[in-house]
Amino acid sequence: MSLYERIKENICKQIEEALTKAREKGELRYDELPVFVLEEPRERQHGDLATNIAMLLTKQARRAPRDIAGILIANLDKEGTWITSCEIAGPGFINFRLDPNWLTGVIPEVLAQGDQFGSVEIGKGEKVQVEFVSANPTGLLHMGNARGAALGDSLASLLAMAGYEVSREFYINDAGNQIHNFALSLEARYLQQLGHDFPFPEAGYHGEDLIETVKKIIEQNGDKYVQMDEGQRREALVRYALEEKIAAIKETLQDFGVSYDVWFSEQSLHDSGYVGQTMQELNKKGYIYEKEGAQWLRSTLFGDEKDEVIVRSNGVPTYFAADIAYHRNKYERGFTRVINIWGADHHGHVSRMKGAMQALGYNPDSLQIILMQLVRLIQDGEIVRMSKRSGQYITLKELMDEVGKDAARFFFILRDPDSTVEFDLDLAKSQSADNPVYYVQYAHARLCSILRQAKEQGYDPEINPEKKNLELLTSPEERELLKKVGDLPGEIALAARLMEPHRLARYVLDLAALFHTFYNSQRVLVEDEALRTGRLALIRATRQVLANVLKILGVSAPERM
RNA sequence: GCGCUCGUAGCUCAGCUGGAUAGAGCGUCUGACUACGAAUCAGAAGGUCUGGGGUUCGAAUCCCUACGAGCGCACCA
Repeated sequence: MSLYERIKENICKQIEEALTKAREKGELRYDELPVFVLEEPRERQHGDLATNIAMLLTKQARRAPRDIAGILIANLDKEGTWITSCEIAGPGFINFRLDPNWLTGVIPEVLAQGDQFGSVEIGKGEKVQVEFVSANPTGLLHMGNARGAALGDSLASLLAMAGYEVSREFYINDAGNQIHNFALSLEARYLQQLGHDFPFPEAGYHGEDLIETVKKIIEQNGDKYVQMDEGQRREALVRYALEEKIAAIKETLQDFGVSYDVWFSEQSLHDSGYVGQTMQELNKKGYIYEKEGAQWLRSTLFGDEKDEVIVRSNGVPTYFAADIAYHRNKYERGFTRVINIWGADHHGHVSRMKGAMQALGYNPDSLQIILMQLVRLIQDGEIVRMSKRSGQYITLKELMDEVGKDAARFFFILRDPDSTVEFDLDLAKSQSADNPVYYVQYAHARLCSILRQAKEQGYDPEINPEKKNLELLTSPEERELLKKVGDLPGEIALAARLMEPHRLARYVLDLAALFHTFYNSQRVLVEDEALRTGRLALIRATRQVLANVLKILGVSAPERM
């Protein structure tokens, strides 16, 4: 627990004790202590911390909130809480003012913990898996995948920082119908490239990249597949193309700063018989029935709108069947919490997937699915429909070439997954200079620059500050910055609990803003040694926190730019 | 038709699970580089939080409803 949290917790405890004391003395009556908030008020004039407890007690106590607040204050033991004054304000808030030195502990804590500052233990080592992107290996990664990648990777890092044992996983859809279509498309392109008149399949993949792949195949193996029977030909072409596509996806994600712990093949679930075994398990439990020659899962028992086909009448299991097996496998590997990041177009699958897990005896709440709205691409003022089949999409690679990895990641991670983001490609490049990521990175570079300057001027920026140095950091700008710096563990805990990494992007923007404001109002490298030492420590701590958060967000923290 | 997710400044978006006077960035306007990086800072203008009801001390936030947007509702994935 961080210093800031410890201080707040201590005050909460004193508030509770004051209320108990008041009740024992008969000044106040209530049965149950409501869950109350102790937080920093938006307006600085309202003090350092404020609580709403008095207003929450009105019903039980049958008294006016301001009266309750008065009773509470009269019974409050301020010893050891840093509280210097309390006042009743507005409808019944209690505002606390703290001894200005309550923040002096923040900097030593940051400096001592270094890149671990911000880590909290709410995860308690629980094994969590985050599956994200899992794009079809039939093409290149696009903008939607970029959003999923930024979100999933940051979420994984965030959870790790919050004390979970996290594994990142990519599920490769290398089986099923789409692979069949992929094979047909490859076959057609292959034969067409070799001059044969061959029709392109209706449901085929029109992407240009497919032609490139086929050209490479011809380069290496010539026309030797023309003579083969079509089954073998398709098999050979698909095997080559999949390998190439998956390698490309891996490389692109690597460039985007994302590396996975596990790449999991859907086909392997079929090959090992695990899909069939899982179907049997469901059958044994009585959740499967036959109708019109197909096997159906009674997903309506678990709140789904309709039952789902799980094995087609032709005997081929559906994608859903494989997905159930896959998720069952996740639990069998020991994950007690399984997080999936899906595009909003898959929201219909959420309840049935949870239902299937419930049918298998797992707690459906341990499967948590984060839906993200799709990315809308704007070009020439028009919305561009993105579709892999039609081959019309902007790839992640192109995106990185246009705006760079850091700007792209920050762009996505800044937004709540629920918001549909618009991405104007025409403005992408010109916007990139305005991208808020540079605001944060610039702050980091500036901080580094100050530390460099200090060294050049013969000062030791690594020197550990003493209490007397830190007590000199009293300006409003210094204090606001300090408070923000000390907030990180709380921010991490909250963001992890809500699974909302975008909070950290907001946090780091706020932090950078407070630093820039401080920078423009006060000088760090001053003559006064005591003050200089204190400020240099503040600079070091701020830089550390900035770097720690950027690391979670997968954005680099440059020393110069 | 049914379901899911949304609707906040001219634009792009936040808003700490119900708190005090709704906030940033971009754009517009006014100022600040002979001191540690001006990719910065200080200030101004800009709002019926889509409309309408309800819940209560208190609603952008919770409930109902209307309108609008996106996405789902295959023996595709």
